[in-house]
Amino acid sequence: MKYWLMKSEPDVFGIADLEGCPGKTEPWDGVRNYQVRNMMRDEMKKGDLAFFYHSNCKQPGIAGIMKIVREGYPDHTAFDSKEKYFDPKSDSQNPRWYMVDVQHVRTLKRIITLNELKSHRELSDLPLVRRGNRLSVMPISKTHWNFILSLE
DNA sequence: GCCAACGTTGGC
DNA sequence: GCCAACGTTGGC
Repeated sequence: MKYWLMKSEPDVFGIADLEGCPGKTEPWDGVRNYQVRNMMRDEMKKGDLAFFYHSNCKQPGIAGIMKIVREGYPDHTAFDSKEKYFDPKSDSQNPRWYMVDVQHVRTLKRIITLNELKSHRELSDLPLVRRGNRLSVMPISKTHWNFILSLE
C-alpha cells in the first residue's frame, strides 16, 4: 500500500466538501499535469491512503485523510466543452486525462500547517516542502506519513 | 531540438 | 496582488 498527498483549494473543494459528498466519495477530477496523470493512472491503487492538503488559502496545510476507492479511469470532464477543465485534445476514444475516486476517512483534529511541516528536520526531503515543487499529487513515504500523523 | 513567450501554481 | 518556479506551446 502506498501513501500520497493531494492538494486542493479549500475555497473550491475542501475536506468538508468531500465529507459532504454522497458516500463521502468523489472523483478527483481536473488534473491537467502529465506527471500527476501518470501517478493517478498507473500508480495509485485501491486502498492507498492520501493526505488532503489545503492549498492557496489562509492556512495552507494538511486537513485530513482519504482513501483511494477507485483506480485511474478517464476524466470525462475533459470531453465536455462546457466544463471548466475541458481539453479539446482529449476524447473518449483516446483519453488524455485520468482521475481516481477518493473517500473521506477522517478530518484531522487540527490543520497541520505547511509552516509546521517546514520546521521539522525529519521532513526536510518531503517533496511538499522542497522549493519550487508545484505538483498537486505526490507520493509520501511511510516514515514521513507516520511522522506527520504523530504531530497531530 | 532549441528556446522565448506565455500560462499556472501557490506561498507570502 | 506580487512573483518565483515551474510546465507548455509553437516558431524556427
